[in-house]
Amino acid sequence: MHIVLDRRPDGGVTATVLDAAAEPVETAELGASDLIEFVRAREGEHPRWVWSSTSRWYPALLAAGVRVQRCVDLALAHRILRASLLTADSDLAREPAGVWDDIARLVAAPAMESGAPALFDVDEPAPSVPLDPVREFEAQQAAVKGASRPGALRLLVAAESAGALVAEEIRFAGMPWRAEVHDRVLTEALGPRAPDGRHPARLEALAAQIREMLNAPGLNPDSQQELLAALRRAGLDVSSTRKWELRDVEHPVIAPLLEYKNLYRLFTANGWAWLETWVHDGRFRPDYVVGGVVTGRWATSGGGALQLPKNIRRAVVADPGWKLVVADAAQLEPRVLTGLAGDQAMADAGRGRDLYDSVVAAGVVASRHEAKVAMLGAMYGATTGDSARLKPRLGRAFPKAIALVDAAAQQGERSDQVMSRLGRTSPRPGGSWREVQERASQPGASAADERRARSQARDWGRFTRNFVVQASAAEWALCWMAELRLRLAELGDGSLENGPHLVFFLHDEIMVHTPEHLAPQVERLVREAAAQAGRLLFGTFPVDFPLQVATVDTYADAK
DNA sequence: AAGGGTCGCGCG
DNA sequence: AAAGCGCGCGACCCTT
Repeated sequence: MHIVLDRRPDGGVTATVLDAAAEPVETAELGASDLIEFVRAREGEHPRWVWSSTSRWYPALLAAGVRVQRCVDLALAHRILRASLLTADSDLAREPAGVWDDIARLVAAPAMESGAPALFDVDEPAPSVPLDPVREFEAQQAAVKGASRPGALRLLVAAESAGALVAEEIRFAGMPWRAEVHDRVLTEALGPRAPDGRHPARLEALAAQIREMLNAPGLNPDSQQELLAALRRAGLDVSSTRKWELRDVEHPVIAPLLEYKNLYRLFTANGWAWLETWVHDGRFRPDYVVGGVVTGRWATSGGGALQLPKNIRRAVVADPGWKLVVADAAQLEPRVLTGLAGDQAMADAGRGRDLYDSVVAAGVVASRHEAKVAMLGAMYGATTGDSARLKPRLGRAFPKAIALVDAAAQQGERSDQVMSRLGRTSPRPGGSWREVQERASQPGASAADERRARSQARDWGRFTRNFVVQASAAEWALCWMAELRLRLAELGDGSLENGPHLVFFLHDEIMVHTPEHLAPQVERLVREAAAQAGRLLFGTFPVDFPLQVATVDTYADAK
């Protein structure tokens, strides 16, 4: 059963109940204040709630203590189905751009500064263009039904929508964050906080030391230009101020300079200003953008939740009587590639052990490190260095897997689109890309034109090579979270306040905040959900997705 | 002063 | 050792 919710111009809501055949069987006209109770009452039947955008509808329900099991996020689904090669012949894909494309773009855009209500106004319908979510839902259903692999798209839409529920629940619950621990980390590293956002003592002392050693009294070490000039004036042969270039230079200024850069980064990116902006009432609330990356990975908008540096993870501490269960999927992308390619040899290598270790044990390369760089290089399209040199050995050991990514690269170079496991489709290259290719194919093209076109084609090939793996891995992670979310709700009383719930997600890693006594069961559910995600994507093909799972008090202890 | 481009670095 | 994929973000710096 589906229930489609539509906001009326008067602020009320029209709820349309669809039966299993997607025929409308009931309509309820709700006043603005009736929605919460309606959803609460009907959720017991576990319908799939169909709404324009989860970020538009769900926060108010969560605030009122109402969770839902399932939804269809029409905006997210619209974007997937409009772009997928699997639905390219559908009416949905062929219709001109409309209001649903606007909404899809808005929910993917960075959130406005606090207070700007853009996201929450998106489906206040302009009088001339009503949203008509029932019609949109029917168009989406028809597109999926007419596709060559409807099951894959159905799963993708369900997983993406479940992800949207998770993102809102994480924002609502927040990641437990102890401001005083964070402050202690900062003070230990930087010295006490200085007034007015000025640099703290430790940074100032290092800056003074750098100026003296470079004999550059007025130097601002935060300015790359000034710093590079000062380094060169002091006789250092460097072409940039990057730390990996500086690291190999012999000079007494290098050590204090690298420490300065490290502390400066901590101060500017995750210092006291960040703490005051993003942590309130003991919670950090990440601003996730579901499907914000072309590959379907999540992005963030503000707060930098996907870049939390290791050195401040000590501040993430479970509440008293609670624990954090932190899990990450080991070598997720190569294992997803294994499933995509149906590469039996690679599946065998990864079964029950570290994939890279068994590549070494099989005599393919000499060390775990080599196995890892070779694998990453194969998936990223390395052209130089150890990674490119070792790739042929991987190709002999795992021919099907390597052939799959090589084929994806060739398709991209031809400007063909590629697809994830479930049908998410890579974008077409932009207009300037095609112009460059066009110019190079003209009779009068110069050698430079041809070189540029070839190089650009290879760039796009590396993108599509990686797309098939990264996008499919993102789908695995969505399925993992979707399965886990439902299991966790059953374990507790269903509420976010009292029961185990997700508080963080990072591509191949999740964190659950749970009452301590439930932690062992949470660990078990995390593993079950991972196994189920593998089955959803790859059926009976025997590829393992082992996890590293840890029950800890602080995130810093998870690895 | 505001906006955009570039650099550098954090994460997977 | 530091390039080969995907990002966000803050600072500097230049243009308007």
